[in-house]
Amino acid sequence: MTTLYQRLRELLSRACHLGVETGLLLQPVAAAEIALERPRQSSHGDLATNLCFSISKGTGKSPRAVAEAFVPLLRAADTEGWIAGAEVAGPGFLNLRLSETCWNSAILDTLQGGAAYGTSQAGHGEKVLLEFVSANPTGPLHVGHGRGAVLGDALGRVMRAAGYDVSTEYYINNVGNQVSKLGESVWHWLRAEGKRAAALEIWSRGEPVAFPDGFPEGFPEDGYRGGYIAQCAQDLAHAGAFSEAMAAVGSWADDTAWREADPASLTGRADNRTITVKSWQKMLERIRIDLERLDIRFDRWFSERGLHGLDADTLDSVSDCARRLVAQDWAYEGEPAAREGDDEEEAGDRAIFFRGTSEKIPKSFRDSKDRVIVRGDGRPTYFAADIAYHDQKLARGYDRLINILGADHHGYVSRLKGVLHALGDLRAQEGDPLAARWSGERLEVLLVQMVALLRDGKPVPMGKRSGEFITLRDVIDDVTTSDAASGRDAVRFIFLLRKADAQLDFDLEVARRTSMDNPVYYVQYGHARLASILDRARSEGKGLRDGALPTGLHLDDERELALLCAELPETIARAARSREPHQVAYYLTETCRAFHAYYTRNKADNRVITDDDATTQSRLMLVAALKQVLHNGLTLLGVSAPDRMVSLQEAGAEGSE
RNA sequence: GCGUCCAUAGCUCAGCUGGAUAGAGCAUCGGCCUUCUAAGCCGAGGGUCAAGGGUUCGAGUCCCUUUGGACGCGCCA
Repeated sequence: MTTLYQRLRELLSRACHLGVETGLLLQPVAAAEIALERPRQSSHGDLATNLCFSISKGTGKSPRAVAEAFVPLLRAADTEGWIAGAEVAGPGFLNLRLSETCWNSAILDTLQGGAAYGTSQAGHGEKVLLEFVSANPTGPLHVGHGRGAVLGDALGRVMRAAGYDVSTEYYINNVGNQVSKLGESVWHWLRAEGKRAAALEIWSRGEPVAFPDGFPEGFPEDGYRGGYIAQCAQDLAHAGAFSEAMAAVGSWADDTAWREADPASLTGRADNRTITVKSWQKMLERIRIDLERLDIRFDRWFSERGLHGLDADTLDSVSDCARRLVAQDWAYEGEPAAREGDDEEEAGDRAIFFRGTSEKIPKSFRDSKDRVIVRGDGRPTYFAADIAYHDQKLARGYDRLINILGADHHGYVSRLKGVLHALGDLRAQEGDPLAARWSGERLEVLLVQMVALLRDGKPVPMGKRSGEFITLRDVIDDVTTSDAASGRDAVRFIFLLRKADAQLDFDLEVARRTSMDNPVYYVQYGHARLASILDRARSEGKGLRDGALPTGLHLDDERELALLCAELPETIARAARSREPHQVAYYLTETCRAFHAYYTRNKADNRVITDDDATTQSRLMLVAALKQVLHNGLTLLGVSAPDRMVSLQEAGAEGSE
């Protein structure tokens, strides 16, 4: 499907070809490279292009002179009459006034496109692996995770719409010290049934479980302290099959049972014990439920255990990668080179370090220090697993990897890119014909800044030490007003109103307020208003008919709105290219603003539904097109587009507190 | 100390590969509901784009320096 902007670019490109033929220009310009933008001032026309600045280079003429010579060529190329006026402005801008044909076709494009309107092939089917959230399954998601989740999900939707072949993935960190600690914490609660019951009682009242009073004896100082751990133990204790299996472990009374491998353990490692595995599975289940409440689902949940060969039918690719890195001198055993002569060498175990500081790594990906991949005791680090994971991502055939990480992980980015470079070199040395696929350039990392939780402008305290903090679930519950969708819509839209690298204030009070300062309602109200106009027309027997034409639109407002419809595909493609879903949110807000203004301004003497059939049909087409645009845009953001909204007064009467 | 990111209206933030007179919401002030949803609209005030220098036809946007803030520099994940 071609769009208005594409047709206009083609036209400008054709004019450039004429320019080459007549000797005005040196080279033609491809349609895709032509920038079109909507000027801020209406006196500058409907669309402007700075095309003449670039094509004048090398001609010896000024951009303005080229632009003046270009106008007649544009007229000649415009055999279909898209352009109503073209004038040169300033140092060489070309301001275009578009003909009625243009805005009519914008409306027809929208209605014909339907739910698919706005999609494009801008991404050329590039295979993208989008990894996000990937929170450790050691506790509930918090607001920061929620932001990354919403951003990643919306980005996936936007990029798919723009013609990228996107897969989404959640990497489950179910190996290592953190999950071991989780298992150990749960274990202590499992043993202390009486304490557990008391703690859950305290917890259910919303109070933090006091340490050490409410905690079982011997509970580790650095264990997970949240009340959810006691809850997890409770759930496991009541799961019949599990408690039977655990009975075989023997005594619950002392730590030896914990220290010795349980029957299901293959290696005796603490992160592979039944309690540990059951615990993180429980946590992950909760995470999955929370994400589904935000309408977020992943194409794949990728288990780190598989990389270590701990899941069924998996091999230990972490060790394999480490071995190969050592074999090609990308890793070495000993003290880190960067710290040579620093301290006296300890006569302890010798770890394996990755050469992240190697000169062979492009400077922008180079690390300041060589990092450990295998500890002195032989256990691989998180980094080692991540190496194997990203190696596998590229081996699976993705052209591009996008990771969304919390901004506090930014130090990790160049390290990971450096590794991908090393893997490319490694594979080249091994004679892999596809080695060029492995490169730091393939990886893009989006860093999401923190979320500051506020209530009525004041920061909400988060006691990280006590383990009691406001979870994502709490926040969704808190901002849910009418139906289940309202919480999701508010949370998603507010997160998407900021770009990733800006800090975000999330005010619970504003988010739950069903009033003007809550931006999500503004757009949804616009959609509902459009729907209600169409309903009204139908009920008056003046509904939109098939085959109607939008030729009865003559108001400036109407032209502006039609051209805004034409911008949706542009906006989606741009948001996808720059990985910034917030651009869609801003576009929707702006389009809504234009509609509300049109509606109110013309309420008195230019209503949509009139006695003149042609005008009514035309305006209904515009209304239907706008509704489609808002609907498609909101869907990309994962926000619902209601046809009706409960009025403020009704809601207020219902929810009198 | 080294590194990454950020700094735009009173507040929270947009500003598209560098483009024309820097925008929006909130807050403040003044208007608009007999008639398709007032969760709306119209208007007013509000700016040294942190500071200084550079690149060019043109800089909020790119480069350098300074200041201020966030974060990172584990055999944690």
